[in-house]
Amino acid sequence: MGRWEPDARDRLVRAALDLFDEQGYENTAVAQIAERAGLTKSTYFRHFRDKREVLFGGQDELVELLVAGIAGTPESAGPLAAVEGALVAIAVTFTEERRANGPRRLAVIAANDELRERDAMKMAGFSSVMQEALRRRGVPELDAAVAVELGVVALRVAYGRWLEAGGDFAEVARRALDEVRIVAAALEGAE
Amino acid sequence: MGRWEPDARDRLVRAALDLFDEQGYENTAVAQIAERAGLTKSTYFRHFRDKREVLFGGQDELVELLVAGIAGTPESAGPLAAVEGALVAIAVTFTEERRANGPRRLAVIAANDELRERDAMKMAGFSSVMQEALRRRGVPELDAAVAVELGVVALRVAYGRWLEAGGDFAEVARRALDEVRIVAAALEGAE
DNA sequence: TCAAGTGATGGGACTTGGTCTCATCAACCG
DNA sequence: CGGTTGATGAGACCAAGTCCCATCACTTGA
Repeated sequence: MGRWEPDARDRLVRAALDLFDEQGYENTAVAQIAERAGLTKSTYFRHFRDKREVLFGGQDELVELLVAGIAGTPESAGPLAAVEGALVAIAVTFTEERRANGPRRLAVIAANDELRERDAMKMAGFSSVMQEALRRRGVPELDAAVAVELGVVALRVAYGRWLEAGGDFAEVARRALDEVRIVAAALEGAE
Repeated sequence: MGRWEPDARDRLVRAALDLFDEQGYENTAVAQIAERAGLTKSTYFRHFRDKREVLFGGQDELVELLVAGIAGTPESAGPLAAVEGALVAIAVTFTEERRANGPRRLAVIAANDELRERDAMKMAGFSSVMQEALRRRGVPELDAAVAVELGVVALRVAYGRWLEAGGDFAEVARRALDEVRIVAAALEGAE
């Protein structure tokens, strides 16, 4: 494993975030990101499949944790409990460093359509993986879909609150999902 | 309003769908679509903002209908009822012609990441517009999010069934949403 | 110590998506 | 019949993304 300057990937991520922040995503060329990281365009595309992906690293790890979180919940528990297990399982990835860069990253994504597309796609990917994991436990398709979508709503809420206030993400996520449960139950009564 | 061969936009849509079907989305160049439609690349990009968009026309109309459907539901009704109003409102766009091309279009989209991204983005757009419409009626943010996501699950289910069996989309959507309601209520009991 | 092998990088040609500008041409209007 | 308008054609141009091959740092084995 030959190595020159290590952490090429990290350097690319940092350079990209800085440049996007300074001059906007659209005004930044991939060659420029690579240059600031002391690399070339070729090397950039060896680390990331396209210009957007530099902002969405670590997704594979999240997917694995979500699935493991569902698989690790006792079979006797309902689908919503399994989804809660998934949300708690990804808490290990919500580090302080991630929280520090979170707002900047969110601002960059929100400002650009291409990036919002990729974001929506990632979220849809999470949904789809969790639904499959639930179906493998014998949960009917519609039940799985509803449980997962409620979980995704809770995830969004929890992420926002965690970025603002910090704390243990697992705890924040559990509380958010409880609120979603209550709201979902009340919706029925309101009809 | 000068006109030569009319329906340039429709011709582009048909040419694109045919070509994507025949040789795949990635193996088709925009110039080729334009050529088959008897036009040029320049004209293509005057009708669609990018290569993907040719498969996602009519979204603005859907958004308007969704919002109108929510606004047209009595204030006394709960958020889920308003979402049902939105689903019923878009039924007018589910024509026989759309049903004929639906499976082919779905197959093309499913086979390509870029297109699935655009699809996820469109869906997220629908969610966001409906949530805003609900919040304008005074529905709390979390309630709006939950109601809308349940509605989107119902919409997906209904679309699949309508493609298979046809019939009145409004009716199919209402039934799907009822099932989602039941499932959501049962999820609570299962914990 | 040195030669071969390996993995990451550099470099440049090439295709295509997408933008921009200017010329053209058909219809409409007075 | 001349001017205007709106849609189109033509082509230059830039950046994203792919491919192929050369190169260099480091490792391994004799």
